[in-house]
Amino acid sequence: MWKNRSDSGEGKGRYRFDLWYNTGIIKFADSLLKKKDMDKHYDAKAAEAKWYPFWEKNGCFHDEPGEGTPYSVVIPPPNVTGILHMGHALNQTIQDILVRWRRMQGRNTLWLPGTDHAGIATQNVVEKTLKKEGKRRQDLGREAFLERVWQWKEQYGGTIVHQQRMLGNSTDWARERFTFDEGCSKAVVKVFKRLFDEGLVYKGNYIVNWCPRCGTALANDEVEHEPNHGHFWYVRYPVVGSGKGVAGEPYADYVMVATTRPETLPGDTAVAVNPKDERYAHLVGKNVILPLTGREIPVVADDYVDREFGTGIVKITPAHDPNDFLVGKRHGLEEINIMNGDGTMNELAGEKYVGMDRFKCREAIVADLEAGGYLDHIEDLDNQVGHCYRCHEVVESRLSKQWFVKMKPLAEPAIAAVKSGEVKFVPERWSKIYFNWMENIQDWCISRQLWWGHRIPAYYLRTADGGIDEESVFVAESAEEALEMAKAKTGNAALAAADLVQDEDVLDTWFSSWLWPFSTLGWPEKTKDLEYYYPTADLVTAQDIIFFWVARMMMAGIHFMGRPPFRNIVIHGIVRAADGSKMSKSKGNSLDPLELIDMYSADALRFSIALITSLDCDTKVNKEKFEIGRNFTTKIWNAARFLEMNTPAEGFGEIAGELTADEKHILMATDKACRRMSEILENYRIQDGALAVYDFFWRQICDWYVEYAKDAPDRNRAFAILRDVFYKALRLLHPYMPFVTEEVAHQLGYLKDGETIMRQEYPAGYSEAEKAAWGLSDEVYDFVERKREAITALRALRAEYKVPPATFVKVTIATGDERASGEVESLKKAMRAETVEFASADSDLAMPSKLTAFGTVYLSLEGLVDKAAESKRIAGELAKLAGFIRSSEAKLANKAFVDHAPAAIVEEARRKLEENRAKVAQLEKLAKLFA
RNA sequence: GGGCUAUUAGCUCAGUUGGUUAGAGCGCUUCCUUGACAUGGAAGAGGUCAGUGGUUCGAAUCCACUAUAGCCCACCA
Repeated sequence: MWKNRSDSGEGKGRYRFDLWYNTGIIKFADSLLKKKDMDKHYDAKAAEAKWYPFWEKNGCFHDEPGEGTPYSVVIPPPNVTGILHMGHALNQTIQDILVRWRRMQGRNTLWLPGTDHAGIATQNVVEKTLKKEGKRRQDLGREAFLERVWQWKEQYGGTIVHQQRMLGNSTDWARERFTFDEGCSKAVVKVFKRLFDEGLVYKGNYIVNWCPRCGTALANDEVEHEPNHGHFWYVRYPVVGSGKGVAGEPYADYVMVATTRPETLPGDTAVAVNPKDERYAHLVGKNVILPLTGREIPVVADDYVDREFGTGIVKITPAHDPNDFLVGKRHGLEEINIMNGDGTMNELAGEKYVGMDRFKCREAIVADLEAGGYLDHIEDLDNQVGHCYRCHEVVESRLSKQWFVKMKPLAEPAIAAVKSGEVKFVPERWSKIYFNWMENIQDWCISRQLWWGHRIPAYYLRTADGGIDEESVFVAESAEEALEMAKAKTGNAALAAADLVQDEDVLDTWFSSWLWPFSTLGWPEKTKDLEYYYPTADLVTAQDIIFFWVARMMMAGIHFMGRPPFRNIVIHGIVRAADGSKMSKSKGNSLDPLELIDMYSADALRFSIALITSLDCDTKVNKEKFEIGRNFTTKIWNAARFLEMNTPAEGFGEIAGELTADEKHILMATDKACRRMSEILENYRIQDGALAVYDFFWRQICDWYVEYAKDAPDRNRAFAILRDVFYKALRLLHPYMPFVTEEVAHQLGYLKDGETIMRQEYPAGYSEAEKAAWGLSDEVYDFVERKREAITALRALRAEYKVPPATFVKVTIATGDERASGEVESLKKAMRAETVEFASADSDLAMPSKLTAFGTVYLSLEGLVDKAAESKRIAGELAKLAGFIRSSEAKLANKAFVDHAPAAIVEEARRKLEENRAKVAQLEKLAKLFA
């Protein structure tokens, strides 16, 4: 990094300095002055490597159940297969800021980490590695395969957990959980049994989304719809009794069916028209001939059919389309399943097509329809096709037996909890989306035809022929319990374990995640953790899992614990690439948080992401944005070095004596910053907090007070104050930038070895007693702010008149503020003035001037001015002011404004008007001078 | 089709119940390096707050419509 400077041709001065430095002369002098040099450059990697293990080993992230209101948060568990991405970085930075802040406030705090076993995702990963060995999971068998997955988990599953530490997360690793660990599994089984006993879990023949590649059912949310350029095949179905129907002939009487999925034709068991459709009313009740099969199927009338779309006639395939399935149910139609689980056609599809892949079969059937004269024409059609969210295979609708949870009874109290305000969404608007989904909730298909996951605790009796008796199902917490139940039910005491077969399927991953806020705390055991830390305070997550996860946790929490699992649901945006698209590895537009940490430091990543992220919308990021945090870290380090260099061995002692205005000002600024930060964080305004603390540290402390302190009348006191203020600032910053603040706090000796800033009090501002003792007030704060304005005005004058910084100038200030006279020395310094004199507020000195709230600042130039340019500038400024004065006068002349607006606003307007009138008067005089 | 959000400086975004002459960071222009920091400092240019209408003494802010962009849900046989 530092090498780059010489590349850019900059830094000549530094070279000179370094040469000097290296002669040893300075080094010698320095060694006399300094006792403990801070390194010139902040070594973020060293600090991270030092402090994270220190915190973790010393239990800094860990509290035991105790007194008072705890602050508990559970992390949204990332997939165990996952690697850290920017979404995690954002999500966890927000949580860590909140958690560190609350902890410093003295709250008993728990941030519980863990990972999700991620059924399909993990199984796919392991199956891929098997594939490289030329094996399938079936070759290993269930037991051996699961053994492989566990091995994989032990070996690679810790990746993300390690990566989270790089971010600086203050998660309580002693309480780390896994959705498939013993405790969570116990909770899953208990919940399944209880819901079954309550009649809320049932097994049903349903049309489900089926991924032929993964070989499992998918929940509705696991299907991603994507635009597809497809076709619409227009097919003639001859009407029975029309005397036609011989292949190769055009049919006089037929119905024209338009379909996007001709391969499902052998599964058709009806065609449907809209009951209000007069064009086809005469057909209802008649039969048509299903092409290629010769089978006769009825024409039914159903509201589902859209008269406007296609031909207004739909082929009904109950086993292969969710809508057709419902139509079939309404009309008592036969369900013909023509496909195997792997997407190939079965014997019901017809002899010719057996074993064909579904898309091959589509081609074959289209060809046969054409050959048979059934195909009328083909149109292009853009539609949406569902894809598996995991492997991206086109999803098939398939009829099968699956387990479901009845959601309506669970959803109602979860809706009520948000309606009543017991649980709040932040920002509030997300509650609308939550209601919208919850009020239209569908039953949840929870069975998955996988091996990696919680196996469904349902047991069936084995039949004599070795099959299973689906009717005799026993849901139990263990095989032993199921056996007892079976014995009791059948009256057959001779039943043995071998007579029972456990359901082959496993549960949806979310069936364990929805218990996360309490299963991780020990439920169903009545643990101290559960009693103390449940319900959690805040849940922080992105919008994309409100339905998958948040809504379901609400339902489970209320149902099983009797209380919602959290009080606030904080929803943040999604991190997007610079062009606004979603980050994805395949597009190559993603940023790797670990790379950013390596390049800029964890603190830089955290601070930058907090600064650029608003809860309200998505965030576009690019690498450059992280320079903000990196630069800020450097600034903090350098300011700390400055303070350290100026700290004598014996310290500064108490802040005593009459404080100067600038000293009061920084103390007030600190007080304001402390109060503001707490208010901001109470309202989850992470971004505002970052801005506020950045502004306080950089603008107030570094740009202003440090410059003052360099030449303060009482240096010792000025630095004593700086030292106090600096430590408060470090603590305000700590939740955002944990590493640099810890390192600096130790370097500056605020903390002894073995202590941590993590556990120091979050500054709340100065007490009234302190403020009174030091003479702090808003007035003195404002006074210095105005003084700064005056200095800025003078600097602007210097720039305008091209007075080099090295030139000492004569300044006169026309001001009515009596306190100004006490500031001569600091004004001289800041203005680089030879003399600073005061004149009465209304005096007219006719020199280049700027009017500020402090007074009019005059710069004596002794004739070195480009008159023409200045004259032009003044004319422009006068025009601008005239406009403002006109509108101001109109405003104040308006009785309605004076009557209705708050007094302070009116007063402010008057003041501004007067001020600008004075400015105009000054400018007019100046204009004459330059004319 | 149903719902939600956004549109403010060249770029990325703040702007908390309507109330100073609309702000920040980056970028740009000019100037400044011998002592905390050039990953810095000082000064500056740059905006009809998407458009139209309405409510109000007063609108970036509230309402309606329009345009554009994006997201979610459902459906597309």
